[in-house]
Amino acid sequence: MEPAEVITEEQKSIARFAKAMGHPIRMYVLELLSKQICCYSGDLTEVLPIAKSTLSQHLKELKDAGLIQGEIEAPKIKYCLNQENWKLVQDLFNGFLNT
Amino acid sequence: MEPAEVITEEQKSIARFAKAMGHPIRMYVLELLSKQICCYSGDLTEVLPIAKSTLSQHLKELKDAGLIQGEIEAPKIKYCLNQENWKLVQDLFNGFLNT
DNA sequence: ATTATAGTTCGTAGTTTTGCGAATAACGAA
DNA sequence: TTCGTTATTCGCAAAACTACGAACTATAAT
Repeated sequence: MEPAEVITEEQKSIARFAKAMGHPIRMYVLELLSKQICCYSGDLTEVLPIAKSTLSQHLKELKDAGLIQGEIEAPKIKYCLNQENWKLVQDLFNGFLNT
Repeated sequence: MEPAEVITEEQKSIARFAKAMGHPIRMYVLELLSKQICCYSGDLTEVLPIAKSTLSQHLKELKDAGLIQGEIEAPKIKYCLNQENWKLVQDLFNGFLNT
């Protein structure tokens, strides 16, 4: 018999998303993408005070969390919000915060 | 001359809150407190599959982030949401997610 | 085929997070 | 005062995070 799981999948899911948002650089990227359709990694490198390799890691984390997606437009990569999951994020956080 | 700061205080602030929400245990506590006025650490220990000392650390993180507050009711401690900051969190996340 | 451009991956280093049990502190009750 | 209850702090270990530069991959252009 399994022990009753007190923590819901929904809570795990929000925590996962929140964790990905839990860094200023990543928040910057997310907010930018929520206001314009897309951006290129190079645009970010020029403006953000971190090394390219570090930015790359942050973008990977956002991608792994399902918050953004990258599309190759050689030799650049175009990043956008992951629209599907973005809706989910909105719903989850709205439900959690505004009830 | 300072380099222009690209990351806003607001983004840092959201990231700080998000980071605190970025763990299933902490999400559980927050959601519980958003649905009932308060709870005691002991209630949580009974139900959550972690050691008391670990829970204590998670509660401390939530407190340090300004999300909850504890009030001594010897020998227990009563935890509630930090109402003031909770409003701020709602506003920040609503602004970020729903615009 | 070579070169230039754009990003990722690797190796490394230091810091932070997560978790536990033992020890400690604070307080009310007997 | 002594004991029981409740929760925090300490010391430790393992894992994850953050960051950098160097090396590498892939593609477009010359």
